[in-house]
Amino acid sequence: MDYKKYIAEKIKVAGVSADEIAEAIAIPPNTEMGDYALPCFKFSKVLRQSPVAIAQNLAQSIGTDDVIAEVTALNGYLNFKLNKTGLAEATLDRIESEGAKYGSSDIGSGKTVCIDYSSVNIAKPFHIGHLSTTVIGGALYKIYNFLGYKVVGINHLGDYGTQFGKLICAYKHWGKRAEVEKGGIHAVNDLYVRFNSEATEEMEAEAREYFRLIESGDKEANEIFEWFKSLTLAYVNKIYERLGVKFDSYNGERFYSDKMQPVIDELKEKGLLKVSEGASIVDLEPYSMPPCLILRSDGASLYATRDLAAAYYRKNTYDFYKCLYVVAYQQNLHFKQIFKVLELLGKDWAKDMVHVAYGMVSLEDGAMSTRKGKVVWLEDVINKCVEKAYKVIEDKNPDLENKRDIAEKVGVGSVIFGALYNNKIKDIVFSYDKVLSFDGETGVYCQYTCARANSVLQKAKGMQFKTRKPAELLPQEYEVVKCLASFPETVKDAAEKYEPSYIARYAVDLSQKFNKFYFDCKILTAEEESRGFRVRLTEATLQTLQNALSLLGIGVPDKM
RNA sequence: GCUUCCGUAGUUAAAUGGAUAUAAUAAACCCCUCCUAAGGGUUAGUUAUGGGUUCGAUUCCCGUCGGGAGUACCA
Repeated sequence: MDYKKYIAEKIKVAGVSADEIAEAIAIPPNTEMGDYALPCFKFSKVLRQSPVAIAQNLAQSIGTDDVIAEVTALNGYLNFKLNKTGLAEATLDRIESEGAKYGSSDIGSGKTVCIDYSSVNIAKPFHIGHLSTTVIGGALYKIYNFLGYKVVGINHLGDYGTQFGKLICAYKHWGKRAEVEKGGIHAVNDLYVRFNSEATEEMEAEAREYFRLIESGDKEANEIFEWFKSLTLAYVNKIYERLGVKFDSYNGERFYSDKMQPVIDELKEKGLLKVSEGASIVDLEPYSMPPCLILRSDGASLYATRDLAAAYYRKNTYDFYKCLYVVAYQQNLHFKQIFKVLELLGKDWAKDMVHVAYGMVSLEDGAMSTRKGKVVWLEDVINKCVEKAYKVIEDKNPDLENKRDIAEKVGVGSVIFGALYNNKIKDIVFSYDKVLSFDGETGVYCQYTCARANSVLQKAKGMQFKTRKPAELLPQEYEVVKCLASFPETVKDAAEKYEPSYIARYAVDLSQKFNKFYFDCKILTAEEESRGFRVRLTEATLQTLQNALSLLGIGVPDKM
């Protein structure tokens, strides 16, 4: 039920529509004031009355009913209190009947959303800089899916460019098949790092030739390349599995290397392509942007060219409602240019392209650099977190079964949660102290709350309750109820703003409210009248928390 | 230079233009005969700065200062 709309329908202000009123309805800073509030300042000009008087008049004219228990005027605000037990019953009923689907919706049915995320570079291991795109994209995938959209997850592989010529060159000079097979992706990366520090002029030339050979379909060069590619995918797929993310397409840059001509032709046809300093560009001066480079002076394509081809392909193949690019804000200009070029080409779907930008990750002593070998590998971070979780379990709960599985859930969950808790645009300075912290606003805190709720429910099994209906609600109980009721709205907001952090914040918020309730109100040892309801409230909290965390790719252990 | 993002307790962060700016963390102290102490409680602000719009600005606009990113043949 949409309470804002319900309230708006009851309020009559001359010359203001119910929709506008619903839009203006806000949530007061604390529950004692009310559950919803209408600020009346806006109406004072139209009605020629003071906001205080308007609120007072409206308060008297609006009657209470089953839903609205009380209407009061305060300082120019019209405050509404809902019928608490009514809200509690409706919310719990809904969670009980919808279960794992609570919070989902069908608003997206019939619409497809493409999400371009993670986008690994072939032959490079995953470092913590890749964590954000992977988990933000993975969460958006689940969130849109939950809202009924068909989602296409695209791993736009970085599998094109002269660095692959360099890699093959380095392998031919220094590499040994057995060593690479043993050392896997890290051995390949070592070759790349070595090339960047030791390559001679001749080797650079050789590398360019190898890249050309890959392009022209040379058998040996392609075999080595495909081998490196399969090593990379095998490596990252293990990480993807642990993080709970998946993809429907691995079409990367190479896939588009033969699909660019139509875009180039169309740019020419529409008179958008200009030759400048020997290169073919689209002039974006009128939009105060540097030109978008389409072809180099030697005729070769560029990043932008392939991205335009990819956009065409995705529109034709998936007919998307939206196409998201989960890529760091460093590429703001690139995407602004691409989207503008599509607009200039007359594609009305250019407006459906969204760059979901996020902040950079750096180390305490500065930026990371793969070429210099100054990196923190994601796999190491995950492993250390899982190890720490295991030690904590050994310490606190040594008799637990499946300690390894639980440590995996806790450790991995902690890494994901840490990456998703803040607004995505914020820069992050990586520190092990922070990721390994399991106190406060963390994924562990939410998981612990679930385990606690679960423990209560285990003990409640088989108990008989006089009633499961809510009676007069205590403030702590009501806070939990309100929070539970707001989950579906939170999921929609997260999708609309492309902000998984809204879900993470929600999970902490609900956990805090539940813990307060848990601490202040006894559940199993309460009086008979409230025991049944409190158990239901605990069930509903556990269910909702699980739903929220699973949207982030975080598993919930029964015990920990 | 130009474009763009950011600046909130010691630290890290929250807040569709609304009421008394919300948390966590660090430090100190209190709470396990009662559902897991990975928990709960007590102790912190001139929202960088100067203007503007507004009944009302952390939020929107302009300037200043400080920081990040990008800025033609890499991706």
